[in-house]
Amino acid sequence: MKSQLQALLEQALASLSSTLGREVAMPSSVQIDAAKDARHGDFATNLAMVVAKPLGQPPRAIAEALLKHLPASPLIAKAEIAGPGFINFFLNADAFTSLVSDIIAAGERYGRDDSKRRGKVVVEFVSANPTGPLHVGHGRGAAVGDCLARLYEAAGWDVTREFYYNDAGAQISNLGASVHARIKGIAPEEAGWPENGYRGDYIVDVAKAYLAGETVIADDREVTAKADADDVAAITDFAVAYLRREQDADLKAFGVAFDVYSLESALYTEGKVEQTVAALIASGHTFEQDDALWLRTTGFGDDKDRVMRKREGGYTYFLPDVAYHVGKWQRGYTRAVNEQGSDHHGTIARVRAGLQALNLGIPKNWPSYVLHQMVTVMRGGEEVKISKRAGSYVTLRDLIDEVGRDATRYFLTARKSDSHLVFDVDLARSKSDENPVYYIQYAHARICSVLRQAVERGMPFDAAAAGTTLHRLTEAPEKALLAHLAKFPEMVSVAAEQNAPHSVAFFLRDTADLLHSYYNAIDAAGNRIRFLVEDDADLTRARLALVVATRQVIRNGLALIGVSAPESM
RNA sequence: GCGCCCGUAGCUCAGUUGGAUAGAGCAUCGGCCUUCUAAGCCGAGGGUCACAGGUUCGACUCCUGUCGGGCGCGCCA
Repeated sequence: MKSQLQALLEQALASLSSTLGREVAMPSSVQIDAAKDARHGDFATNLAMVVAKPLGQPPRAIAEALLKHLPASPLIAKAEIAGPGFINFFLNADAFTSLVSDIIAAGERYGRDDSKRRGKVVVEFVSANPTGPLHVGHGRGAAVGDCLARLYEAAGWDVTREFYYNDAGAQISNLGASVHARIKGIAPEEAGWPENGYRGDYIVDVAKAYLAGETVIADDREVTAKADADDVAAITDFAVAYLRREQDADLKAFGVAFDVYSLESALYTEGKVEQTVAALIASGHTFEQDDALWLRTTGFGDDKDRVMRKREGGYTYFLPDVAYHVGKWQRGYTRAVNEQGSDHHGTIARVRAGLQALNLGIPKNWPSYVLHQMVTVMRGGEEVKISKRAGSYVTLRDLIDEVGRDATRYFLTARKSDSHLVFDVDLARSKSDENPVYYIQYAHARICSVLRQAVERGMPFDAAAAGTTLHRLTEAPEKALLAHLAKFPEMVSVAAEQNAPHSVAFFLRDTADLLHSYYNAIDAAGNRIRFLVEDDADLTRARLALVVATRQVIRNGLALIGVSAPESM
């Protein structure tokens, strides 16, 4: 509908501007929006105000002239000028009612563009090092990143979900040392416990499994324990696989899966780090100082220059980061999204600077970043800080076990990612109207219930027969619902474009709201609206078609955030 | 000290690249179940959009400054 209006307005503007003798193209800042207020019709545009200046006339005069040049269309019932120069469009009813058939016919494809014509995008998220169970912050990253991936898929992108981690650095040595200590029977606080060792109970589990000679199979590796209590390298190798497997299990329980696992160590073994160093030196942007090799990142927007090769000869993590992103670029991702905790925001400028220094034609703002703020878990009005298993933090598994996957995913995606999130466990667990997850799922279940009733009463829904009855949808709550369902495709594309998964949660909330209101509504004559009207088969068909379309939109929306759509509650 | 993010109703939060009278939910108060799930609906109260300037037809939105909170500022990742 919006695109049709836009085409009509473009014709009107072209016609008007040629009449006035001034060529004015359709500015990109023009808005054609669903009106917030019913008195403003169905759609409103600010076109006249935007082109008033270049056309040299007052907005309202331009608006009048535009309406005179507007081609006739079956879509538009009426157009009015209002306020400072808005043009309000009132659409013909069948413009909306035909949407019901469209949604039912499209099914799970409604709102989706599966063409992959937008190009290739890689969404990197979670990227936790295998040193312990995933915490709630990783959970937020998993929920937001996976939802972003689903949104990009729905918006017409070819999506790769990627997980990048380090299996060879100082943190991993520390992991190996911690498991080794536990194997030797040393507990934290005791003599011989490694400095900054990992103290959680899970280290004990790793130690036991290692001594038992277990074989662990993670998504991206398989290791059989050597059970040699003194082989620290074998212990470390096993511990990494064990914790990767544990993370995989948590992610699987959360409904998140990855296409690609990338290893920092592979960048070294495949020579990518050395190649990147050589290319940076060749670029002329490096210099030596204090026995170290530096990159002049300040030439590309960073606030200080960065060391690439340390005095002792090793590379800083910054270098594999750059090499890794060069690899992403070379794999053909015109768009790359990195979902990370906001505590890593300091790395953005230097990674981009490194990529710019290489002069590979990579855009300045590539890759793009979605940073999430911290999560505070509350229970009984108090902050929860530890879990038994991990010791020092609340795990994703704790949340899933306590409140379920659906509520966890919903609550972790329902906030704008750059604002601090308070996760209220009591609210997420409550099966009442306080809980938005249940509110939305209930709307879906309610529709299913109505359809079951329809079968019981001998008037089962028939999509084919419903098409010609849709003109019967004339009540106010029906129009409101229709107008809302029409916005779903645009919501999907905008949410993807703006990296804003929380929009989906809010859209679903509104959808459920309208459905529940419809369910309880009173018609223009003052009677309670029923979906199943015993003596009016056509009206019943029309209303069932509308709720079936609504159910489809709720399903499609819930699928975007990875939350189930139950048939009954 | 410098950089990034945040500050909107008692609480938790939206606000679509500057648009019409700033919106939801929860909480509070008042109504609605003999009939499709009351896990629901309807209504009411509740705001100097942190503060002060600026830009313009128009600012919660953009710019500058101030205050408050979070994070970062390592030859750690």
